[in-house]
Amino acid sequence: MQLSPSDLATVEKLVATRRKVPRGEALYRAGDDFDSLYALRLGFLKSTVTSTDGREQVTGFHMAGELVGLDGISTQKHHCDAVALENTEVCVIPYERLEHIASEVPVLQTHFHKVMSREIVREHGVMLLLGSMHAEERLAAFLLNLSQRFEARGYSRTEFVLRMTRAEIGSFLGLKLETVSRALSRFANDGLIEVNQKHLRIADSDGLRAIVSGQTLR
Amino acid sequence: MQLSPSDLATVEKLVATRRKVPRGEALYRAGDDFDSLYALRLGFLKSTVTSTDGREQVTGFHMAGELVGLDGISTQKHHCDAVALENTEVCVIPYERLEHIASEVPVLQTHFHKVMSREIVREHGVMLLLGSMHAEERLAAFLLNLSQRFEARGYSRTEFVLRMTRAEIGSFLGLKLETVSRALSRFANDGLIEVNQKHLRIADSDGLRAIVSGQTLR
DNA sequence: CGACGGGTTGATCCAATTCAATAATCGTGG
DNA sequence: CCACGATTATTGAATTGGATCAACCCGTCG
Repeated sequence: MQLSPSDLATVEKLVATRRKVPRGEALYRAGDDFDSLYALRLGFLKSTVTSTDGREQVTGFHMAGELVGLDGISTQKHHCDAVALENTEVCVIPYERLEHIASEVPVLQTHFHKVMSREIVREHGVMLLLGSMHAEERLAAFLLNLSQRFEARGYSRTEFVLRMTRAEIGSFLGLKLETVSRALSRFANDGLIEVNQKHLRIADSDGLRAIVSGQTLR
Repeated sequence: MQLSPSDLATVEKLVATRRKVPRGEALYRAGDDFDSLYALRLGFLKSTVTSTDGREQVTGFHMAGELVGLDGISTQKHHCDAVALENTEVCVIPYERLEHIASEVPVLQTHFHKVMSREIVREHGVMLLLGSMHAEERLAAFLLNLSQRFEARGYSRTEFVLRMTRAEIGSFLGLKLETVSRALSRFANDGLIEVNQKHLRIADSDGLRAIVSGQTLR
């Protein structure tokens, strides 16, 4: 999606302010009034939904360049929590202003719609993962997804730091933390990865891909 | 996903054509070029994604009044299949025209954004269900969700027909069809529902709600 | 230092799957 | 219209993947 210089100038007007979110604190919480989207400048966030009876589910991890807060548009209230996994900085994009400018700059409108649609597609992928994959398949898919996103941002696709705990990975993948830990150990044993606490190196991404597609005789 | 009657009237102006989809046939398939959204006039659809290795996951069931096809916006290709579970009729909404009109009619633009956001929120709910609920909790939540949607359309919230098979329910809920069948039988035994093949009557919706929130000593 | 959060690993358990048999229902063509 | 093969659904028995319970390690921070 290309923006012309003049379009870019318009877009600049969107960003009102920046905001820092220290590790462990929330950018917003479920129930908060919605009035802005947030573009992640740097850092790492998780989104979580919590059911009435207190079960928490991580619905996504977000890194620099991604847009969060889309859940708030539907009812003008946020439906999930967005919590910083490390010190994080976001651009605040007032939503009313975005809608207004989008209606005048077609390319921006189109782009915005694509971003929302992409989020829907991403979630379909997560549903596929949660609904039909085994523990190790889920974890392998997760690692490959992280890898690909780091690469897209210019970082190493083979070596990176897991900003989230095993419990948070487990919540996202519908697994218990022990299962995540065991699967990581098994991958390491099989020479697919090297893990050292939060530091991770992918040694054999094809091997991980084979696991994702269930080509593993266990 | 819900359009009010007056919204529908506005949307009518957008509609180029109608299209009938016989039971079992696809409105679109993954990989098809995207150029339109579809408002369901009558009938019932399922959306499914299929992984490279052939696993299929039902990502949603759609009924009259709902909008489908949003997944196609991101890349201009559909990435899931939409298949009719019964003879179905849709309004075809050419997407370019929608974008154009939306930029001129703020209320429509806002509404469209809310519809997309609601889909994201809905999917968060499904992730919570898939990631952290047990079989019977999932099924109870599913039945209550259907019930509520039928009610919103003026049908009975206690008595309706399941248009999908047990296998399709299972796929959506991340369960096997036998598990779905067993859970239904158990609910029936416990006096929560009456089932007769595809016909279903909810006898105790509070009981189902209690199950959803895990207040069941099994 | 001691406590505490995060991680690993082992032993056991159980919910859901798998395998299997049977029944009910549907739809299609003679 | 009815018969018959093909789906779809139910139910039982055996199996198993991941959860649970528990012990222990490591690093960090007050």
